[in-house]
Amino acid sequence: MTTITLPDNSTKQFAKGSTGMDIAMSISEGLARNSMAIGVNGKTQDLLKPITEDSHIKIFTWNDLEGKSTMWHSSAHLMAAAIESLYPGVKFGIGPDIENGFYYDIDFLDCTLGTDDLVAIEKKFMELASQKLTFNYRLVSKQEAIAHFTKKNDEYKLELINELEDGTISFYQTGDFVDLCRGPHLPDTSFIKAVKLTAIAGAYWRGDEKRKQLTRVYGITFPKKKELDEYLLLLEEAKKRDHRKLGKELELFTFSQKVGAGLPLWLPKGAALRERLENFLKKVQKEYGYEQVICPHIGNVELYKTSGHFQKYGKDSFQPITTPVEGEEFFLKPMNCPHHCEIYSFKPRSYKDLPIRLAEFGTVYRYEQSGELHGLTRVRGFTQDDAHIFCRPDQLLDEFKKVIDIVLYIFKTLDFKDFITQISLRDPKNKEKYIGSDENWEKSQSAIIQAAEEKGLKTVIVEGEAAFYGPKLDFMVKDAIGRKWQLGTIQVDYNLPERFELEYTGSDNQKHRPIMIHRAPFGSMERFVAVLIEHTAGNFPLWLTPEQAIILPISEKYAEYAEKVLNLLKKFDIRASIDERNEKAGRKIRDAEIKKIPFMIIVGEKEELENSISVRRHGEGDLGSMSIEELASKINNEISEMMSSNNSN
RNA sequence: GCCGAUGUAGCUCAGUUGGCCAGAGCAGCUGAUUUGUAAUCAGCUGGUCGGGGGUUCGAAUCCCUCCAUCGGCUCCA
Repeated sequence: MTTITLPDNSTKQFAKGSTGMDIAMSISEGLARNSMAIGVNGKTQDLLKPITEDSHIKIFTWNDLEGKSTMWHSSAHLMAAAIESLYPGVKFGIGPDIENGFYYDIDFLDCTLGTDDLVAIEKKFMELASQKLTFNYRLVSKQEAIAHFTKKNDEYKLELINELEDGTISFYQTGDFVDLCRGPHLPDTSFIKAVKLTAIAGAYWRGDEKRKQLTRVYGITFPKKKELDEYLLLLEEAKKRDHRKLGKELELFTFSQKVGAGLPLWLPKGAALRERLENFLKKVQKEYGYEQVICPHIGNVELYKTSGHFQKYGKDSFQPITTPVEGEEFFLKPMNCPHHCEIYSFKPRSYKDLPIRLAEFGTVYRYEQSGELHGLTRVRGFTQDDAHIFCRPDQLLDEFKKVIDIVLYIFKTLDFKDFITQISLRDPKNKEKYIGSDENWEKSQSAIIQAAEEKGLKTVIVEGEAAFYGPKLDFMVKDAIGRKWQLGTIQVDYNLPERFELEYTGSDNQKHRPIMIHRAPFGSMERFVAVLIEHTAGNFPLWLTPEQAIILPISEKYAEYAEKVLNLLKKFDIRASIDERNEKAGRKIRDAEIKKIPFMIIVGEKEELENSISVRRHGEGDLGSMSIEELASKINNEISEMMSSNNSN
């Protein structure tokens, strides 16, 4: 017998070799019907695998992440089976489950797969699913595995097998389809009741641009047809928050083919909103001892040779501008740090001067690959809310933590609750991709880890994501459809000070080298505004929104009173306008609601007589009658509440 | 840059297997109406059908090419 401990810590006895399915069955038949996998001592495995020793278990259904991933991983196999039967001879790469569904990378040889072909694959997929096929597990020797895929002429699987240890290699068979896989899988395919193949994309084998590009087919499956419909509806809803759509509708920004791809044009309302964000940050930075500087948009090629950026990115940048007579070369400024280094070194610095914090809303230009451009989140010309802190080694940790405070304060003020903090280190297996000594890398990496720890951040550490000159602490936020974007970033850099030979005189009267912190709490104005639009669905916080109130006169007879209301609101620093159109109130309200204007002020005969206003709030409805002063203090109180959300941690 | 898809008026979309001067709604303009919490009525304007080239008696529709956009891959100082 084996003792099985359930999640509630109750225990049950089972015959040795009982399966997860047996356990589920003993709890209830309904549970057994919905069980997809089982966690045994923390490891997810097949429900049908015998359990031979005393274990803690948890049964996974569709409601668990593990259940979903088992379902989706199994779906990847089933899709491969469907594709193999429709396209005999194709070769398979990898086919994992992902956050929302699964994909399989497939070499279709000479055949190209188009969107229309997906329907036929879906049909075949459901046909196979309804056959209640099982996923048969089999441990195979390395030799047998190699023989199988050699016969199939599948070099991708062979490459994977070569990296595996003999004795750990297993096959799963679903119908006629045999795949190299470590599982786990569903008991059978009848769990899958709905499928949608969502996209076709090219994906390089093993993520390597130099290797062959396979065809990646994305899909998602559900245990109920209704859930698929709900998922598709949710995607539709998310599209309504797309910053590209809202940016145009709310007249914040636009793009022009004539100006060029990836070069945003900020419209008056967008520019004003951005300016409010910049002023907000400037004010915070002033409190933290930053000083603003301003640099030109181009820099001599020598500047970037000194910084090392030329060697790293020169070929993949906008190519240099040359002077007609002297033939000097200038690059469009792709980053602000080299300029700021030169500002640092314009005069001798003392240890007493440090830290020096130089800030600039610096517009930079980077040649991003055409396929990478994406609304305001990935552009070729953008403005970083950049600053560089030059400090002594004994100040590093404290300075770094202060920057974390700024980022957290900004995220809090703008109600970004759901963010990820990532520590990006260099790839220890690929050190030649980075500049600088091992010693300096060790020092800066541990400084970041320590600062994040002391600030109590829950970080994920990712190797290989560092900048080429130093490690980073990044703040990532998701967009409407769940893509992660890096916003705030803080980086420790020992390299640039060395390359620019930056110095300060210590108390010992000796020359010392400062450490540099690069930081941008928003990341870039463009990306930040993009993510802000998607988070708020265009319903910006009151202090940021382009128009805080709109006055809607019932008819032209009340135009004069509307004007009076407007002037009074302006005295209270409230951004408002009058809808002077010859339209009915209902129409004006509708249009104001669509424009997402927070307050609608209706004025007619009654209001003029009483010297009052009728107020309606966007998305809420009628708030009734009040005085102009009441509304003004309501708005201004709400704003100061938002801004004062404690800046002292 | 690579794979797949899309591109018709300011916006959202029709446009049968190539066939009369390319359509609708909204927006805009003009007029009527003077209006009370999500669309008043009528008339009018507006498109070298993404650009260029080709096939054809004839192209928004078929082919080539370039550009832009969308979903991914790679990249992201």
